[in-house]
Amino acid sequence: MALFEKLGFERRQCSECGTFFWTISGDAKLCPSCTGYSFIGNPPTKKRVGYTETWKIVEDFFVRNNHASIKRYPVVSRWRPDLYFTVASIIDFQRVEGGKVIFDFPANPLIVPQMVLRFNDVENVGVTGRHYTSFCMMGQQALSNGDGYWKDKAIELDFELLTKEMGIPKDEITFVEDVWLGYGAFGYSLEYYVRGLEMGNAVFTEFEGSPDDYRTMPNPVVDMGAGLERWAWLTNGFPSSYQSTFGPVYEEILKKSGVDPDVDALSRYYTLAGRLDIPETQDASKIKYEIASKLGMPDSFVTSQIAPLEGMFAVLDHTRTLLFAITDGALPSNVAGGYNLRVVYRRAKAILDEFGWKINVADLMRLHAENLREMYPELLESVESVITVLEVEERRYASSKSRAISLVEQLKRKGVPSEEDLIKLYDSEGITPELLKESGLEINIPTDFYKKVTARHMVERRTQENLKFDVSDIPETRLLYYEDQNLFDFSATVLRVFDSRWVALDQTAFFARSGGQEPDHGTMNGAKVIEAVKYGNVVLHRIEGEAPRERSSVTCHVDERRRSIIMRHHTATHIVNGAAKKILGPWVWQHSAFKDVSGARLDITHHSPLTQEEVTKIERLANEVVRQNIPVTLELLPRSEAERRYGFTLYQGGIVPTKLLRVQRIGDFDVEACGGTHCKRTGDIGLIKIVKAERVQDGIDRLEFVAGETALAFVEERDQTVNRLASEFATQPENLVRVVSGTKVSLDTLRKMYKNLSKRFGEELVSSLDSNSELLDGLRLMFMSNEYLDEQAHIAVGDSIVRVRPETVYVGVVTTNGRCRVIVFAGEAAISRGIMASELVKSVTGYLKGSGGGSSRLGQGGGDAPDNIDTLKDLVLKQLKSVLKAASP
RNA sequence: GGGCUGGUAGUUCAGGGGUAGAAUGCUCCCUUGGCAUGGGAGAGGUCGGGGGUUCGAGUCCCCCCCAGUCCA
Repeated sequence: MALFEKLGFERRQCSECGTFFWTISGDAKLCPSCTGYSFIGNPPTKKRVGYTETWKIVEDFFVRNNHASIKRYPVVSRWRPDLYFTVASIIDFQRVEGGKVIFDFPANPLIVPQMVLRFNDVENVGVTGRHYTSFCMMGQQALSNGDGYWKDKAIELDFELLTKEMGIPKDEITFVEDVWLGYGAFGYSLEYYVRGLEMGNAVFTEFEGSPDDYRTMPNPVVDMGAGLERWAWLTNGFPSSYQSTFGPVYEEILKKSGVDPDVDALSRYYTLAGRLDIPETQDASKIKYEIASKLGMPDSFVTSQIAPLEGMFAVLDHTRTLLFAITDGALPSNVAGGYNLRVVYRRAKAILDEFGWKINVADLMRLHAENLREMYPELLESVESVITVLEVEERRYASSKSRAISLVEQLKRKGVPSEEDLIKLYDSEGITPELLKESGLEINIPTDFYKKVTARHMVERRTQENLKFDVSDIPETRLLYYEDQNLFDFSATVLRVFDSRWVALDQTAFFARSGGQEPDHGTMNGAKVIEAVKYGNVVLHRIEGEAPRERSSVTCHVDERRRSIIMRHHTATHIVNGAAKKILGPWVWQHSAFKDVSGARLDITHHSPLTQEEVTKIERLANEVVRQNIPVTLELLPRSEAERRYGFTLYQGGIVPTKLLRVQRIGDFDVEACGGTHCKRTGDIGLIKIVKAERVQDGIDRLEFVAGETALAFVEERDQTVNRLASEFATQPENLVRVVSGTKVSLDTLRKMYKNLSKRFGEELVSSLDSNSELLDGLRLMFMSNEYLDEQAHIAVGDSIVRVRPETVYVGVVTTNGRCRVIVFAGEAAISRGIMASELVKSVTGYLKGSGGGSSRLGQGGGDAPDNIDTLKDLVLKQLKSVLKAASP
């Protein structure tokens, strides 16, 4: 490093951890991470610079030095299929192409104030003074080619920025050597520290692959990332970085909570707390007390000063994270990255509740947006939508909390839960052992409780299905459908045939499956083409029948009708997506989509299940757009240009792995990057009919719809169904609803009447018992088998008879479709004479090749229908007699 | 994306192959000058939907729907 030589930096090895570092400070023996903080209450700079101001200084400096200042990218990294959130500034400029990461810089060199989300350190937020779930990574990026620069220049710039612009003395800066490994690329790095605080990390990515097997990259990349929060912290020397980061928002929360911090004591505490790192240090609370006693503070200092401040800082951090994430289109949910947001929201709410602070999350959101208006003006526009989303989340939180409380109350009655119970309770109900303990249950929380829970979820990840054929030596297929959408007949040369049914051509007009659009069908030399898929840039056609020979020429025909139907569904998908966003809110994004001949479906991100009215409104707006007959235009734009012009809402359909984007525009209504085929004007669609709306998972609603002729066919079929139904009910379609609901009501009424009548019938029967039954040694047998009583009726009748006349044995038989059911009631007196209803049923149904059971009072069973009902009655009589005989002395 | 838990009266829940229950709320009657209360009677259920096993399914099995929850 030329700079080091020029300024007389020396390379030393840390006497504690062995790390190599560079310094011009004469006596330094320890590397900065082994020395601890020494700037709190005593910053190394003369000037004190606020959060936004610090960024202005950094930005001005780099712009003066020929860097382009780029607007931040969304924190939801839609352009990266392997990440939910943007975790570093360099992610902005990485694109995945053909399974490997490539760099795509909108300018060179550049600087970007990139908000970055990281949830692996949630536990440390508020505790260490420097951890965040979201922070601003100031990214200095350059390609080492003509416009950009490499190591020496990068470090020179950073050094100049720190010393001249920020006013940090030269001997306060220490560089630490390291190696940085990332997504398929790596290189050396220099981290720079000031008084124990890591200010930034400059990574020099120059090798592709892994350290065992690598190549030197043609254009190495300088990737310097520096935490804005730390820079502002350093110059102010506050106890923690949160004071400078949140500024007025912090002041406000302080005022409302009534907490009055002792700045001097806090400064001394946080100087040591910087080394707290919860995943690494097992019992954090113990260490906090140790720090306090080292400082000569009582334990109460931790509970009365530290705990509320830690909580406050976490609330500030978590709410700001939610503001950025939801602004950029993420929603709290129980899946994927959304779950991180739910956790963070609930943590913040729990902290506010714990300390009983009357602080409104919505107010905090507005304060954050106001505080950041200069750097991120977009937050002020989105903040009210964010609040709407969080109101829904708040209701969810409240109901699941009260659910948990009532479950805990039930548990208390059941005694002490086992460890297995504890894990299950947390896993399936979200009830933490801490909550159980608080509510007074005597339980032992296993030390590795959360590890055991996680272990339960260790499942092998399904490996992605490997592509079956190797197409690496086949040249890219020329896509004729992009050159002329109306080309349906073409000739081509066969380049390769796999498995004698997958054909690669030099060019094709068959649309290959991509972006959720199903492929074209047609013919190739007369043989059917039933599939077209992309293997990277090579299209393979699946042939049914005889495959052509390699190197031969083929004539192909594309099924024009199929194409045009799918095309309508595709354009309709863009319209429905645009309509949903306008009707529901800006948080609506396409989650995924599918367009086939039979219909299309669109999954959108939304906080609640769709109501019927919402669906109707979306459908109406969509059809209005159809009627307006807006031209659908295609623009081919370089990626950076497209992103600059239309923003990231372009990426509705997910990542588009090309340098040149195909941007499909429906006037001002909808703009999306899309590789599909589209109608010329919206009017070509004719009609859009939403067929179904369902909630597919938390945060995702699915709309299924049909367009054009498919929509017409759907409406016709519906109409026919309604007509058939109407004639079934002997009415007109317009009266159908009234007639059916009337029928339903009378059915319910009849059911009740029948039940009541059966009961009354039983009571009435008692008066005519003598003529309907047979006496048998003091007992009375009532044998009922007729077409008017069903099983339920026999139960009601039998029950009331036996109640009034306890000497009665009631036998009811129902016969339907060659099967029969037998119901037997035995009265009190009959039971005491030894009659068992269940036994009686068993003997009768045994005769009928069936079986039965029940209690002494009620027996039920069944079997085949009897040929002769009197035989059955005789059987019952015989059985009764034998029981009575056996019971008599 | 995956795992787990739950869906029974308006509400909160019990019941885990044999007549669908409790508490609360609701209606009516009694107690009172009125209210609180107390006593009594009653209404209220396609046991989330569909298939299967069984003589018989709220209960067991499979599929689906809905909700919750945890993990990556």
